[in-house]
Formats: sequence, C-alpha cells, structure tokens
Amino acid sequence: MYVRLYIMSRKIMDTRTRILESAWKLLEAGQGQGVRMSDIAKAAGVSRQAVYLHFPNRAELLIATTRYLDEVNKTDERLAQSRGARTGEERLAAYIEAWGNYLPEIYGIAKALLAMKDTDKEAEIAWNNRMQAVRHGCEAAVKALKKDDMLAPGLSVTVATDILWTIMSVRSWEHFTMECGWSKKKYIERLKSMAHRMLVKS
Amino acid sequence: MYVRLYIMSRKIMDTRTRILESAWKLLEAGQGQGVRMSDIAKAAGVSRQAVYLHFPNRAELLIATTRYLDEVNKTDERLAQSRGARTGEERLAAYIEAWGNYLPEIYGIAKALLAMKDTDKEAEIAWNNRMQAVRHGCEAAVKALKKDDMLAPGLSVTVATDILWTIMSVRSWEHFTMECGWSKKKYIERLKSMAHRMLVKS
DNA sequence: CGTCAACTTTACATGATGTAAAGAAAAGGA
DNA sequence: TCCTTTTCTTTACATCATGTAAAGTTGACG
Repeated sequence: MYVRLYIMSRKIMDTRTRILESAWKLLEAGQGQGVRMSDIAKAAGVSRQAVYLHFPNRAELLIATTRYLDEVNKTDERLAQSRGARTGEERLAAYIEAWGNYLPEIYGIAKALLAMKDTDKEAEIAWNNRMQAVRHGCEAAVKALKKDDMLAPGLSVTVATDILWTIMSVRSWEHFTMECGWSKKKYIERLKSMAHRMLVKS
Repeated sequence: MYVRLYIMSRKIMDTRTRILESAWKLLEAGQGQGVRMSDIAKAAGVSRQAVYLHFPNRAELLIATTRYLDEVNKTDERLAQSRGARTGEERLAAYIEAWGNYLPEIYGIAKALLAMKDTDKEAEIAWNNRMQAVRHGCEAAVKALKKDDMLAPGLSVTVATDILWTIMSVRSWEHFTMECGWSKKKYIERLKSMAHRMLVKS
C-alpha cells in the first residue's frame, strides 16, 4: 500500500511537474503574455483536459507555478541573505541586490498573475500575499536603518516602507527596464542609490 | 451641401458624444474594470451595434475616450501651467501638483487602456504616445533644474527623467494610493519630497 | 484476469468581441 | 408630399479561450 502510494504520487508529480515546468518556461519566454492552457498542455506533452485533472483552473495553475518557482529558486533563502548584513545600510543594499537579481527570473509568471488579478479573486489574493511578503522585507530593511538611527528625518517607518516597496515593485521594475531601457546591473545600482538618497539620513 | 454636412456631423457628434460620455463615466465608476461594450451602449441609450457604427472596436473607443477626456479636462493647459514657474524647483513641484490632481480623474480609462495594451497593438501605441508626452513634461522639469544648476550630481538628464517619469507613472500612483493607502494630498506632498531628495542638489 | 487511476478524446456551455445584413425611423431636399 | 440618405435597431452568426462533462483507452498492480 505504501509502495503503491509512493509510486502513485511519483507519477502524479511527474506529469504535474512537467505541466508546471512548461507553464514556467512558456511564461518566461512569452513574458507572461499570450500563454494559453492549450499551449501549456502541448508543451507538457499532455492533452488540454489533463491539465484540468491537476489544476482546477488557470488561476490556480499560475499560482502553483509561482510556488514551484519559489521552491526551485530557493527564493526565501536568496532574499533572506540580506538579513546577515551588519548595518542597516548594508542590509538595504543587499536586499535590493537580491531582489534585482531575482525579479527578472520571475517576471513572466508575475506579469501573468498581475493580468489575472484584475478579473480573478484567487489570483488577486495570491498576488497580494506574495507582495505582502516583499513588503515585510522592505519593512525589515527600513527598521534596520531606523535601529542604526539612519532613517531620514521626517520619514516614518511606514512611509519609508511604502516608498521602498513601490520603487521595488514589479511594475516599477517593468518601467525602468522595459520603458527606460535600464540593464539589470544599472537597475540594481540606481535603485540602491535612489533608496539611499530617499531613505537614509544624509 | 455645407449646411447638410454641418448638421450631419452635429448629429453624429451627439450620439458619438453620448457614447464617449458613457464610456468615461462607466470606466471612472468601475475603475477601468469590467466595462463591456454592451454596458457602454446601454448607458448611452443605444444598441450595442450602434457603438460599432461610431468606433471600429473597443480599443479605438477607449482611445477616443481619452482624447475626449483631454478636450473636456483641458489636460494640456493644466499640465502646462508648471511652465510658468520661475525656478526649476518650483517647476518640478508645480508639475507634480498638476499631475497629482489630474491622475485620479483619468485613472479609470488609463487602467482600461493599460489592460488592453498587453493584447492590442493599437492600444499599446496610443498608450505609449500619451506616456511619451508625460515623459517630455518630466524631461522639461529636469532640464529646468539643470539650467539652475540644481540637478543632483551624478545624475544625467536622461536618468533623472527616467526616475521622475517612473515614480510619477500611473502604476506607481496606483501602488501608492491603492496599496499603500496614500490620499491625494499625501501623494502630492510626498512625491514632491521624494523628487526633491532624489533629483535636487542638496 | 480484473480493477483502478491517469490520461485521451469528443462534445458542449459560456461570455465577450466583432461581422453581416435586413429593416425601421427620422430628417432633409425637391 | 414623396423620395433619398443616414442613423440606428434587430437578429443571427463567427470566433476564441476557459471550463465542464462523460465515455473510452492504457498500463500497472494485486
């Protein structure tokens, strides 16, 4: 019985994973645009209906894909590294650096979720959850600054977090890189500088 | 013949305007979400098909609505007032002020166009045109700063414009007001302060 | 050999956009 | 008054993606 269950779940995982992997790659390639359920199915080598055996709808497939990406990318670890910094300023810089390197990898799926957010309740909730996590990261960096007494005067922790959170948002990244043409390197460098000028006592 | 043409175009304008007005109000009320062609038609008191007699498709109706809004709101005038400022810093502040008061009025239609942008070429082009106009406004403000020799060292006009343009973008406004809960007044006040800290020599 | 789960295949419902075409109604011109 | 043209209505239909439903196939396991 145990053996059978094991093999069963291995098999389920296999197809399921293939679907998730296909979704990921297609979303990455298409920058989150124009990826249909049938495309994902075809790429995974299964019928369109088989996808619905594993995921109830498109929104949940996208959400599951983000979770899968988090696992594979070890997102938490990468973003948590900044916690090791000594000073608040170092921590802020490390967080921006990690985020700047991470964001391009998840942009495809992020954009697809963002588009669903407007029409799908589930997608909105899932997206908000992820963004709240980012906000917490921003808040931690701001609090580290404050602890060093390096937070710019006239800024509350909340407002400073709001600002950092917004300039680090996916939409702002999209604007800086796609509309303004900033490279990943420039993005990281300039965001650090912007955050420093805005948030750190001079 | 002239008279007839005149009366004709007056009549066309009437229904046409009613459609544009309805589109505007619905988009404003629905914050750009879930507004269908049939909703607009119903609100304008015409059949859905009649809308297609005046606008070839949804994208063009949305675009025409923005143009209509610009006319009614006298957008250019309002945004151009900042040109009267004496110093670069005043000009920057005036531009942000005008923008901060203007954006909430066009957010509904802006969001609808933004959503179409991902799938519709026409919508993308129309949107990009409008945003390039905003960019020019930002660039003018930055150049005014530079003329006063008040542009922060290490910042080129281009990069400074990129930054201002991004923090003033519709997406950033959306984030500050909807996600962070900033009021219009706070938004204007804080954006001025952010722009000042980032762009102006200290 | 039979069972069960995973998967395929086919068919269909939905909901929005957009096309097509025939007919009604109103308004102007002669 | 009558004719013509424009505007709008009505009805019908094509399309496209999502999602539901159900019957049939396949392969592993006991």
